[in-house]
Amino acid sequence: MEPVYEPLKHEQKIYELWEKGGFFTGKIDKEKKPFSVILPLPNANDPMHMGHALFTIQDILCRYHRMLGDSVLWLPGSDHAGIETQFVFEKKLSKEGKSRFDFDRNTLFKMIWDFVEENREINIEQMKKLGFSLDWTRYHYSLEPEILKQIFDTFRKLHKEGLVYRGERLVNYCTFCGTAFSDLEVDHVERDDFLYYLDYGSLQIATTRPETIFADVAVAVNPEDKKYENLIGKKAIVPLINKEIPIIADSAVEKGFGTGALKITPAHDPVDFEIGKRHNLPVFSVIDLNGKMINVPNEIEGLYPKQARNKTTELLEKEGKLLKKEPLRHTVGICYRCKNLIEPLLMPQWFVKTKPLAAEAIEAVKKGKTKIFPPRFKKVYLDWMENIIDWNISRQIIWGPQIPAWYCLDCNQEIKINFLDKNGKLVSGIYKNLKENYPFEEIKNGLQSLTAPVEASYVTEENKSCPSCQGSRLLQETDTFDTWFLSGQWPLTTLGFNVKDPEKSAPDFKYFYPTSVMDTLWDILFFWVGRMMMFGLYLAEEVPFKLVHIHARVVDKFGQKMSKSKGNVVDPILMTEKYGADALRMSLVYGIAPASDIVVSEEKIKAMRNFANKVWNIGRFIKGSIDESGLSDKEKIPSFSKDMAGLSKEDREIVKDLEETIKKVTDLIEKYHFGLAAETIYEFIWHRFADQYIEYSKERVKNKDLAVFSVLRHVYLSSLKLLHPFMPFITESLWQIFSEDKESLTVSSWPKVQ
RNA sequence: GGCCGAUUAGCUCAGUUGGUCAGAGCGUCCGGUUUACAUCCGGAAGGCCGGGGGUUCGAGACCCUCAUCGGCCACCA
Repeated sequence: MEPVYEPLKHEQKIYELWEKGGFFTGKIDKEKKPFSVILPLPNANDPMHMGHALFTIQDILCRYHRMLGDSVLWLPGSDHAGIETQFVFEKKLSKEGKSRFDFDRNTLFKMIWDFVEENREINIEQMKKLGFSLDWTRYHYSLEPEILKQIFDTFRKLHKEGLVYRGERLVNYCTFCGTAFSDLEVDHVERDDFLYYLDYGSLQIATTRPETIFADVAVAVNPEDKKYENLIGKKAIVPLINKEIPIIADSAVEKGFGTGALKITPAHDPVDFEIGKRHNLPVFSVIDLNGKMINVPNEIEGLYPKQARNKTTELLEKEGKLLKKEPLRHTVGICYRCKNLIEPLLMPQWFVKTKPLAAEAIEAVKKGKTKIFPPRFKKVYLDWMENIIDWNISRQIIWGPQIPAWYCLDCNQEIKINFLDKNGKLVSGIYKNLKENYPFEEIKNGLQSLTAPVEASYVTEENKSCPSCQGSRLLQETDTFDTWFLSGQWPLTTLGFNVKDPEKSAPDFKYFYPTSVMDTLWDILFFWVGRMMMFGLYLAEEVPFKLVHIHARVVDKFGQKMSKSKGNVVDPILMTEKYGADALRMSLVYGIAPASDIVVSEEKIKAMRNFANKVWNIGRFIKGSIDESGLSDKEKIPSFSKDMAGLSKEDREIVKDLEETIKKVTDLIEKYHFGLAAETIYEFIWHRFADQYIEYSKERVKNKDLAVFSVLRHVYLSSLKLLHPFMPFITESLWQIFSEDKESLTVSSWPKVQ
């Protein structure tokens, strides 16, 4: 044994040993208790970061349960990660001076596919480096045909049961990403803007968005507002275009704010949209999907809203309609991905009715069928579920499964189409205007995107001909599913659930579902955990997991979340190469309170590396002593038992302390206090066993005292077992040297108190 | 506006149900090396556990309140 433990010399070999032994392959064994965990699927194009390294917690649980004798399955996979991946890919394209609009959707899809394939393998290798005991034989990728088939069936089931519908709504649209988002994907930031007071004839209004006055359809005041009592039902005049609009009363208007009169612009503001609906007001848009002004005075037409604002206020000022302008700090929605302003725009989208799904997800948690740890997150979960709104599942991106809906062009001639013609030139227009000049095949082959009117008819199965007109010119919806629509069904699809006929689900599903633990970061509690709960209960009538374990978030030394854009990412793989995977893993759990932030510091990783070395050297001492004594023949060193002859007071004490440690660590793991569990083992091995007992034992080792060798070996092997879930590589390396049972520490039994 | 965290040694943080809980790592200081480990061993300095009030025989730990920092949710034009 070398005097200093060198992780790089051992880790790869050890992982190969595990893989060769098939120890991580989940087995359906009716005699055993299943313990299953689904890995939160990393993005296929994402290099590993500290968040992935935190899968250590799941590995601890899996290894612990494997040693308890449960039938463990930890199922890995990776996600195509729709918008994330397309965003990264588009950045790459733009570096090459290209954009997505240079390609038809099929070509673009293939390009991204290849791009992702290059990175997918890397991810897998990295997780092996961290020692994760994942069942690679059950690895899944989110775009596998079988996974897609199931989610399409889910869509059809939802559709058939009236839980999915198309609706024309004000949606969160990012004109830079070119897609709508669900409300969860909108970030809110505080910004300094101005509140403009404008003359609307009979009254004055205050607005932060003067460029949208052209889309005004009313002015609303609070019904209780004495100031405006007499004006309700009268008219106001939109300046610049001198449009007459009604003055209405709505309690959503706050009396004290601005002038107390609110211009109603249903097409570009969510509150206004709701008010408009209540009063049956028309909806009129002045910003298009490219984020440019339309249906406005010539000077403003074609400008971006920001430019349009300046121009509009300039014109207003000239006409004396801009009364004053005061600074205002307010919150605005920005795209979580590109950080540009979100435009609420009116457009048809696909929605899932979430209320009925959420009702079951609420009840399941309330009844404790799924528990949430730490418990305080239960309230967060319930608050969200109880206030859930319909879920926009359509995205105007191409990287993802297309929604299985087909429109007949002959029945829906108003469909808007963007495509590349046979010369590669981008053509946009309404089908009825295009059909004279372009054959259907040309449109279909060069198709980039289509937008069907909200009332357009469609079918959800791919037919050769239209069921109503028998025509054969059908185009599939170009919107793709929100990534979470797919990953929300991950525990079902990866285990082989059959949506159409649950009875025909795979044996894996029947044995391993519901899974035992879902360990994840709180920031995807709604995105993912919530959706998995809804889908699991809706499709399989059973919760997807019995426990949601919310783990900590890794932050830098300033307490900031690590992200590529901030440039503060600490590379776990680099740390692994420098100090070993065990050291990194231990540093991520040691002394960490449940769900509190983890500050990663190289110092701490180094300290854990030192601990690994201590564990190694204890082994080196014991092995050296045994070899030197000439007792290496195991016949001569009796295996330990409490009533063996020659035990000293110190022997009995260390064994008693070992047993207390076993009890305590087991208890702490059961309660998910991994931080304390790690500390307890560390403390025992280093400061109790090494510093005290081993120092004491040296005298007796010299005298070749058989009992002391038994105790040393017994305490050491038990310690390796306790430490194994946390530091699997080094403990396995040592186990291979010391244990008579050479199979693997991975499948040895968790120590028990006699 | 609603909700949730955090505030403990110079730094970063533990302290699970109230009673050797005033701790760890790093840093600092003193001492130690003829072979398990200097990625080590022994020892030391350093905190009235954010302020105030309360419950209790007893409180970092429970309750109230205030302050500061951070986060989440929410339609303030």
